Amino acid sequence: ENIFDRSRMAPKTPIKNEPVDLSKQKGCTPERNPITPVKLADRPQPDPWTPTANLKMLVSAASPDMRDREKKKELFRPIENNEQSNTPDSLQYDMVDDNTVDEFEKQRPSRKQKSLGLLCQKFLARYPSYPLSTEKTTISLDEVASILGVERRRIYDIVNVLESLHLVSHVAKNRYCWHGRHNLNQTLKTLQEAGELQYGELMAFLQHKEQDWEYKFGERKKETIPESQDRPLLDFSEPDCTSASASSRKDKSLRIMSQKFVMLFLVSKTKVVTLDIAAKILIEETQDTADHSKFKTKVRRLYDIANVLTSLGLIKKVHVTEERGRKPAFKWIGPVEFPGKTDEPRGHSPMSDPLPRMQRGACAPYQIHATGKQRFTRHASFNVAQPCEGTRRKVSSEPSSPHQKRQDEYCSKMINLAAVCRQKIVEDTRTCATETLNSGKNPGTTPGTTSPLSLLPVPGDFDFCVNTLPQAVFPVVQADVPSIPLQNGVSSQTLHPSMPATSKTENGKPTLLPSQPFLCFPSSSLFMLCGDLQEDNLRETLPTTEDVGNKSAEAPAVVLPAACQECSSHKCTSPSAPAEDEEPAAKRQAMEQSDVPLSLVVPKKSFESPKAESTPGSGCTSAVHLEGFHLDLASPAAPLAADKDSTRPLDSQEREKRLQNKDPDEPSPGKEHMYKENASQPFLPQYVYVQPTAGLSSCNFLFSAKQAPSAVSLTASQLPSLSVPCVMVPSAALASFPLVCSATIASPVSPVPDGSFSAAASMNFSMSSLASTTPVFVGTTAVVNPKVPPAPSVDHQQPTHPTLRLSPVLARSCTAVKLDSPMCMGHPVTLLKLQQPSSTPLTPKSIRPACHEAFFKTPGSLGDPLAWKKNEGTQTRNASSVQRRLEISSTSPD
DNA sequence: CGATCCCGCCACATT
DNA sequence: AATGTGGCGGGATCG
Repeated sequence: ENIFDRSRMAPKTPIKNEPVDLSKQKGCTPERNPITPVKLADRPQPDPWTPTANLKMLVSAASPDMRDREKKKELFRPIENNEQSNTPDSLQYDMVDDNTVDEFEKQRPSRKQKSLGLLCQKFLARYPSYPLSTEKTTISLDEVASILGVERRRIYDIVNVLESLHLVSHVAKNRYCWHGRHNLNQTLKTLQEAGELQYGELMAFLQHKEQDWEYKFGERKKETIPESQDRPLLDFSEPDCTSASASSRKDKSLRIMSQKFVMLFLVSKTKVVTLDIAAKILIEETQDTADHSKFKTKVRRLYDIANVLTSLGLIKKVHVTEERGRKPAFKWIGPVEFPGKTDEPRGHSPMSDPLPRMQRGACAPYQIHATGKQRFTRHASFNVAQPCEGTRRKVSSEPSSPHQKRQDEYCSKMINLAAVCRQKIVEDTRTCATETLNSGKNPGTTPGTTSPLSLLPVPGDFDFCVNTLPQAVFPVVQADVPSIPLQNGVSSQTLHPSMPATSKTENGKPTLLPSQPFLCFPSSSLFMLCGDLQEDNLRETLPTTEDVGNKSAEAPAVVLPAACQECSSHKCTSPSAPAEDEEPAAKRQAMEQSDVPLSLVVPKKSFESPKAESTPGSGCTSAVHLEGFHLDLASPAAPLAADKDSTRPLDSQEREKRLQNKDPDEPSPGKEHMYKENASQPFLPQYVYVQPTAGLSSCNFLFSAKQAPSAVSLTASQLPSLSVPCVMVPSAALASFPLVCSATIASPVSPVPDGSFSAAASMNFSMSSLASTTPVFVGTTAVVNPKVPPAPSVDHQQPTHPTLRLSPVLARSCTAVKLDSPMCMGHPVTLLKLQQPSSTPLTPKSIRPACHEAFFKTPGSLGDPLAWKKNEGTQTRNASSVQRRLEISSTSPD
């Protein structure tokens, strides 16, 4: 049509037209003149004539597209339009033609007029930036679309971005709730924190990996733009999904991308992010994929996002001149410092809050408290990893020099990787099972990714994760996977964030990455009681012993980010106040421990809590599941373990087998490993770590020495071999752990160590921190505990689901994801992630560390019988993390 | 010619 | 099945 018109026009003259003409002529725009549309008839008016046009007309009558357009023009570009049109057009003589033409033009405003940015401005103009809290404005997509004269699709683009920043929230079909910018700072802050965490980890990770990576984008590297690139990656996972189910679908990549994009800015020192860098980071796929096409697509999306952000006044377009030339980039012009949490009153506990809040997106303006629904829905929030300061490194803050640039590039790469990984992880989380499998194939694919789940922050994990998960989780895949780190990593990551970067995966060894401080633990079973220690120990040990066992969960918890031991200590330990104190001690211990190579390898068998194991189907892993998480993950864990182990694949395999078999009996050797520190006493953190072997997986735990005694004894019994000072705790113990913090522990776990645990727990963590979030868990955990102990045997039967367990504490931090992977086993698997609240200052961190995942294959593993199963099962899947938690807690009691 | 990015097909999700 | 959502990328337009 257009052409058509044009052609006409052209001949006639290029007149562009005046408004007047337009109006007149345009039939379209009836408003002005009603003139009839003669012209229309005559003219080829596009709109009118076309069927669509007619519709439009009609529509426009109500809410006219045409009008809108015109309005837009006028509104937005009144000036321009006028100028343009007038000037040039005016020249023309041909009135008529002009008219026609004009109309066209009007009708067809230039692209700019139709730009998303403009549209967004219009959109924003309709709502107050800071609406009264009292008034809740709801936005009807249809209505807005018609008013603005655009297709609804466009509105989605805008709203999705706004939603990512919590300016609006999706409340119902076609309805969004306008929150305005009240929460913006909070959101940004959260994103910043999340970004840092991620970034940090990533960085570490990436660095590590860099080599591996080839940059696909090689050229792009340059992106290096100033620092911006670096950072972040974030994961974000936002959640928001309003609907509980929300998470479903791919996750909206646009939302996630938007958050990530924002994170990049917030993380970046320069506040300038080039498009390519951002695109790279956002490309899930990793570099590998890097298809050009993908990259292109991402860039397109970024433009969409950038347009909206620009309209919000958060960024502006700039060009970065690099060596090579100028690259398009965006500069953050929004707020940079976020003083405390914003102001908002919210009282949530710091720990989890941030994310949640965001996610919640309640209608209420700031507050995000969500409405019930949303809360649930939200999945993971951002996971942030913790920020490790250490990690950050120089990355570059300033780009200018070439060196820097290089660094930047480097960073960017890393970032990308990290990002990729994360995404993968996320995805994994969701999809995990399947994905995993896939992952083998496609490393990066993550479509939308998103996992609602939390991520693990842990930096290093990737590798681990990768390996581990895949393997562990999905046996099938595993085989393939192992080799591929990234891919694996992705998946695995999802599971455990924590993993250290260590490369071990591939090797199978747990190696430590030089760069990374963290250790990876394969098995989920491990737990760290003490923050610090763990790391060191872990590293060393882990690899060895655990490999398997620890798995992600633990790792994360324990490990934390590679980069930061400190962090870890903070984080890890942090949870427990004591930890700090302990740290030193812990470290020592760790050292000591390290010596111990895994000391324990005990077969879990018996040890595993019978209960759990016993339960067949559930597999569950232990209590944990029950708890809250239910993480179906177990599998992941397992996989992880396995993978991780790359080193010990065997173990994993064994596990699996066992799982299947469930034999609790089997002592799988090795499965349990305890790390202990010698220290038993002091505070230290000794951990005992148990790895679950096959079914047992759930059982493993680490305990601190202190408490250990009792615990130990218990464990010991189970584990014969242990000589280690450490105590092993059954899953239950774990439960207690977390719980420990809270009181819960005590009771529940009774069997073993409760007391001990509790003691320990108390020692280690002060949990209070945990608390906020934790609380729930705790409860749960407690519940769990009981179960745990018992279930020693697993069933064969339900082999399927592996479950992870988290310590309660962890749980809180962690998110569990469940994977269903049909592929995998058919069992749903759940993964846990650890979140680290990085930001949260608090203790929580420590907690996080703690998390461990347990996975068990269903079969026998743990089984906790009942509860777990329940939880695990579907619920887990469905439920959002929050829900899960809730559920868990509820369930746990059982 | 590269940077932008509109447009809308189409898949997936939800109802 | 209808409808809501939103990924995605062709290809047009801008500069």
